[in-house]
Amino acid sequence: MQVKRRFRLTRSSDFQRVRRSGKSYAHPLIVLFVLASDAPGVRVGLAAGRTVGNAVRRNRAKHLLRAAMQELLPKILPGNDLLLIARQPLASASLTLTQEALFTLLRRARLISPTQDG
RNA sequence: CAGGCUGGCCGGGCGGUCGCGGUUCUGCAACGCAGAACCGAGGAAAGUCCGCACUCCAUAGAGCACGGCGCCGGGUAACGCCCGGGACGGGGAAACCUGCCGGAGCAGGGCCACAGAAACAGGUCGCCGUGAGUAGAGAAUAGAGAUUAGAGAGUAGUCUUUGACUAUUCUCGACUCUCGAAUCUCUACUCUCGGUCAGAGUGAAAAGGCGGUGUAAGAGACCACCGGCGUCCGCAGCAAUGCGGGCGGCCAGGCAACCCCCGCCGGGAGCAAGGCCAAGCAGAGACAAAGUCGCCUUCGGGCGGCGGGAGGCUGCUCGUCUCCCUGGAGUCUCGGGUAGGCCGCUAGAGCGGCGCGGUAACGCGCCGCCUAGAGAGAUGAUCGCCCAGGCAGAGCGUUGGGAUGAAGCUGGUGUUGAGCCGCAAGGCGAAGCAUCCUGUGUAAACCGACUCCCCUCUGCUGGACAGAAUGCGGCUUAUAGGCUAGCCUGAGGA
RNA sequence: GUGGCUGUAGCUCAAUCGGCAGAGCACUUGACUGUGGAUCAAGGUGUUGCGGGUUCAAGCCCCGUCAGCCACC
Repeated sequence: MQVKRRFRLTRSSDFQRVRRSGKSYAHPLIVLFVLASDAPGVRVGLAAGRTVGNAVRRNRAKHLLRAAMQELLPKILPGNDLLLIARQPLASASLTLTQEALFTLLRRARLISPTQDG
């Protein structure tokens, strides 16, 4: 895991809450849900459905998302719950492509400042 | 060297950087963080098709039902798995691969479309026999008729006049001919009763084949040979079975991956099993019965036997267990609450060596090793170098030609054909190519072919299928590429 | 982890006890019409998901496999 456990969403109810009440932002590779929370930090949940592929492809999609979040996590505004859903082409994408996609999504969600781009 | 078959094995490596899960240790104002060390997916982890372990249900019991399996022997904890062997098929030139195998000879039911007389033994045609009828033919007879030889009688005539002859009439009439009943024989047809399956162009399949004897016609009815079946004996083998011999009777179609019968195996559920802790909620409805006896008693009651009732043991019966028999308890149904933590949870039918036994699967002994345990679910990302391999090319090399004259050059021939002409068919035709031919030419002569294999080098490329979730043994499926052992076929060389 | 269903023509579905794989829509051609539609006539629909086996014969029976779907704890 590129993201420590304390920064993760683990409860099924949390997933449903973010998925149901949060705002969504879509990209061909990723779908992002955001919901403000009372927690001090940023919590991230990852999901890869059966449409992504077999177990290896699903794991790869999650690995890519975690690795991409690794650099961007400190720059995200705290007090938000994030849910990242992998789409089918993500399993065959590269890390740089995933990072670009995730960055544009976070910028559109105004969770990150464009000037903070490193 | 090429193609193929079978078995076994591997299925990238090293380093840097950023990260993840676990264990241990250390530190900390210390129950959660930080740091360090170590460990951290597979041959299929997959599909979930079998078999076990383990846990709960009763300590896992009996019978039926239901399901599975089915040549023989062995292996194993067990198996539908594996090894070895056998019978009968299928594929291949071979190495070899592959299917199937209890019972349809007496336990029984069912099915076998179409075609065919018939799909299993009955009926049909046909063949044959008995009897009856009809028709025809034949034989012989009774009988009838005709006629002749002949016999008798009458009449007339003549004469040779007790008679003869001629004519004629009547009666009888052998033989012959014709007709011919009953009877017998034969033939044909019809019917009755019976024998029979040799034959009946079908069909996937029709009561063993062939030859003979035999018979009214036929038939394993009988005989010889062959085939198959059963059984006995001998030999080989643990056995399935094989080989050889004797005997028996030819009653025996196929399908049990149709029901079924026989034998063997299987109790049910599954780690979300199951145990503990914490938290939380709301109850409602339905329901059976029968007591009695004994012992003890602190006189409230308790224990036990018999009897009754409810329920569990995943379909039924037995058996067994729990509870109850008037308590506000039990059982059942519906509803409500909780999806948190710990254990189970990884030392095992374990892995690696060596030795021994066994054809093998496998077993035994000794030594060594510790090897993932997550829980929205950890082993990844990226960079560099290397490596197996693939593709392309070159060198060396291999091979062929060469004082019977290489290369080069000139010409020929062949080939190819830019382009041009023509409506088209077609024609002309530059440059090029050629291990060809002619001439020229000459020696440290040189030239051509091939990169399949081996050696060296360069460039490009390059790693599949796929992720543990209680564990294990199998099966099946996916899988780039490679290593290795043995074998088969073909070609070449020595 | 467990249990079950489905796969047949381009699409939606049939096929009795194993015996010549069929219906509707769609498609093609022709007729009718000035043209099209409608109508009428004719026509082809096919590896029964795949691979084996049993049987004289398999969509159906048996085994294996692949894909899709559903349900339960």
